Amino acid sequence: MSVDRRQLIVEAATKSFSLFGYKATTMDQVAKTANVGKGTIYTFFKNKEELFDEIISKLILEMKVAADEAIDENAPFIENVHRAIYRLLEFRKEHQLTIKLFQEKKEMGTPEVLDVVEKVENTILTFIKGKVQQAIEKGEIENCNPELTAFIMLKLYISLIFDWEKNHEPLEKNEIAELFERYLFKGLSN
Amino acid sequence: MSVDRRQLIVEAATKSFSLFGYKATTMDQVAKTANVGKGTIYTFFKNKEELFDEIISKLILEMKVAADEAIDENAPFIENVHRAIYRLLEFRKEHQLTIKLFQEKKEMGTPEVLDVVEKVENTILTFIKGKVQQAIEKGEIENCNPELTAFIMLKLYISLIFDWEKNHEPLEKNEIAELFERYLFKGLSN
DNA sequence: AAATTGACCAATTGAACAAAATGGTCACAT
DNA sequence: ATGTGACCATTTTGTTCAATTGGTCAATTT
Repeated sequence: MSVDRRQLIVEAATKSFSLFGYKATTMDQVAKTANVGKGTIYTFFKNKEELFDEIISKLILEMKVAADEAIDENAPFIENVHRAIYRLLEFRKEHQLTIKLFQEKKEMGTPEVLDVVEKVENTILTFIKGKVQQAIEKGEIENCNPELTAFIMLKLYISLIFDWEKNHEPLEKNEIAELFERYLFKGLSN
Repeated sequence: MSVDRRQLIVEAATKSFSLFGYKATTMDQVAKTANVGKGTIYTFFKNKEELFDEIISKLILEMKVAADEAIDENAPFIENVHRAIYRLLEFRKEHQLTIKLFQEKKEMGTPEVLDVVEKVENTILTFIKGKVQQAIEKGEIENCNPELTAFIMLKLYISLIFDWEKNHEPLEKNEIAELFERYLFKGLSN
């Protein structure tokens, strides 16, 4: 049997999306990179957006797996927050696509990208929310609104990654983790 | 002596900027609203941007005054955080311009507006930073990076105001204040 | 003389149209 | 049956030109 054309297409598209973003990636280009006729793409995917969605779905799955692997059910919540943050930051580095996506969202606002980023964020929110609920049940943290808490954690994370370095030196992994511990956990009060 | 034409111009411009934003406000319109020849505007202001800047500078001054008035030097830090947040939220309501500005920044990205919003944010950051430093010196809160702390507080504030209500019911003033207390101050840990 | 004005100008913007590029299809080739 | 690229409809991009707009200044008013 010949090479898996579907796989080739997905790989070519992933590479192109990661390099140029969604909008700047053309189906002709994907076909050429995959060494495949353009029509072939459409035997596997209804359209460009579905190809994109499949790639993102895989990315989300990988993220989930990575996060799950990072977490130790028996470790205290705060340690798992540390672990998850470290893993997520690594993940970002490994997957250029995540970076390109946020960039295209902010700079061009491509609708398909907005959709997809929202999907990613919602997945993360749901994930965190679950962990927060567990921690509450275990009595590890105060009773609080898990959805709001997840929202704040994600926003804090995004601010520290994307916004802080607009006017300052980027923060190190351990700095970010420490900030989470200091501000969200221990609190500032004396 | 006749009416203060400069004042008329500033008032007309403020009204128009608040209603239509920076870009959609024309100098002809400002002149007409102020019952003034267009040329007169240019005897007081070098150009449109300077007129804008003067209005924003005044807005920033008013904000500072409002914040200073809200704060009681003798009250504990956390209470002043509450007071400042309440005052800032009121201020936003009173000054349509602040809302219009953030909107135009996000939707159109007008460069002059980007500049000006950054200026406003930096002023707030500097203000908070000062208060945090005081609180540290007084031993009211843990020793922490005042700049980073101010940054986190502002980002949290903006997220709760602008982002949370994209997918949820807007938060009440007291809810926002409570969130600040719970997350930044007390911390989540048990 | 000093202050004010609006017709005027250069630069910018945006509407309208043409050209190029792109997503998606399908008759044909393998 | 599977794969393909020429082909088509639609969208995007480039271009032109008229209308708009920021800014000036000679004429006018105070």
